Amino acid sequence: MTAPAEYDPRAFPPLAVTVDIVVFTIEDGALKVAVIERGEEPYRGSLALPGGFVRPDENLREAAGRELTEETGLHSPEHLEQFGAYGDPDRDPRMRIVTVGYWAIVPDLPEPVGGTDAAAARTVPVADVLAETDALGFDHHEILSDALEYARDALENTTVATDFCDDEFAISDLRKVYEAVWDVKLDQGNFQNKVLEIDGFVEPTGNRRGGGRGRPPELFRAGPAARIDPPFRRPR
Amino acid sequence: MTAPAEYDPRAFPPLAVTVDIVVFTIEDGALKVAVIERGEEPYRGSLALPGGFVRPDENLREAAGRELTEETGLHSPEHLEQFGAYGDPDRDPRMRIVTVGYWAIVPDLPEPVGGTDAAAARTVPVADVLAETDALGFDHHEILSDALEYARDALENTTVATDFCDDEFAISDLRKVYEAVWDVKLDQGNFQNKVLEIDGFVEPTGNRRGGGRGRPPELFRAGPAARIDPPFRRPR
DNA sequence: CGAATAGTGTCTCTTAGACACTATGTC
DNA sequence: GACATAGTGTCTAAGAGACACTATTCG
Repeated sequence: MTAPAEYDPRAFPPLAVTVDIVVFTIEDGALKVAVIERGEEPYRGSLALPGGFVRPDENLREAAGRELTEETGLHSPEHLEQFGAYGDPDRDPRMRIVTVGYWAIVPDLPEPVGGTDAAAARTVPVADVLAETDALGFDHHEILSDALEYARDALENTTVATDFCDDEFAISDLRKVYEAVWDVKLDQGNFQNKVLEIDGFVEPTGNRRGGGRGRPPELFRAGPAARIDPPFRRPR
Repeated sequence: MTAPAEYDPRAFPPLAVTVDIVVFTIEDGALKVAVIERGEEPYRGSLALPGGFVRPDENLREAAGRELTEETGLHSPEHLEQFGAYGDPDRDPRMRIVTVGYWAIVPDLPEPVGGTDAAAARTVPVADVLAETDALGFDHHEILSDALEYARDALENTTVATDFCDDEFAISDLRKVYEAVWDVKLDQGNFQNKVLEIDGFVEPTGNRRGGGRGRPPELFRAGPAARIDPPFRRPR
């Protein structure tokens, strides 16, 4: 950026920068997002994405990880990726706030930790929240929508889907991740073939998982590959 | 975001939000970017991306369009797309500044307009700037690099390439856009077939362009389609 | 004419996806 | 046995890209 003629930020009204985090997880085969219930105005009683102010000594990503931990009790997940900035003048009725959106994946969300903001944290199905335009306060509907789009793209081009799974998982677990995030039904056989053909996507552990209803599946762990090339295209 | 225990932004040190704009254009078959020469510290004499403070009454995109006009004399282009936010605490030595990056495409960059900051604006080849890590001040090397990546993806999935061209253009003009942005050589025949097969990418004007060395090409204009599906994949 | 660029067609290889079939567990 | 899920294979259609060939201009 360039230096304006007069370089005095105090000439501008107070302005804050926050981060908002869209934490995705999968429960019962459905894609869910972590939200907090707002106890104060504005939007009291509404849901909102976890987030908060960026502190002077931390960068944006660090702020996102810290806020996430404070509000959901999670340790900062591996995948915490920025997807956009939002700065409409009136997006927060209290003051001018520019927020930077991050999205994250966790296999399981721990029980809320008492004594912190996290007490009010829970997960809700993404589909439900997006179906209703004002289920979320502020412009969080748009932010969630953008994050979902971003996550869907990520599943096409990267191996992040394994982050939704436990350390050891069956191919069908992975398929359910894709089905939940993309909101589609995938062919079981084709999916299996494709995943196994992609180099470094998953690695066999040699274990099987019993106790289920059908043939016990072989278990895999995440492989070293980060990107899927050619992309695993989402059906249109 | 949530409301912290004490909601007082003045508790935090001054913080500013700016926008930086990466304006791509193509000259002599090479991808170039608009930069300004810095006349003041820090980074005096270095190059930097155009940009500036977000004003209280405008949103981020508006700020980007305004700064672009002020510093390059361009009217705000059709494609002005956000690609990331940058907020490391020390990314600007003067104070804490969070900046939001936008990228834009223009067919031709007008001559700099005197009397404004634009007097110092010019274009430089992207390849040259990226080859040298400190040709740009601040973290603008990283920002430019991210913008380029973003633009490359955009060419795969959208029809923005037509925005680099004049109102009427030959298929080979469009091919040169892809070649410049992707830094590859594309097969002439295959490119032609492909573009014409994609519904709504280009529309015939009925005109031809004479005066060149070979067979005069038919001229087209941008079609109504915004996305290319399936994507036009970049060779790897 | 030859060089240069535009436009069209052909062939092959790869991939996506529909779908059939086999394997192995529970009830 | 029926049923459910896992794992493998086969076929077809579509797309990518190498490449040949024709068309049309200029010098």
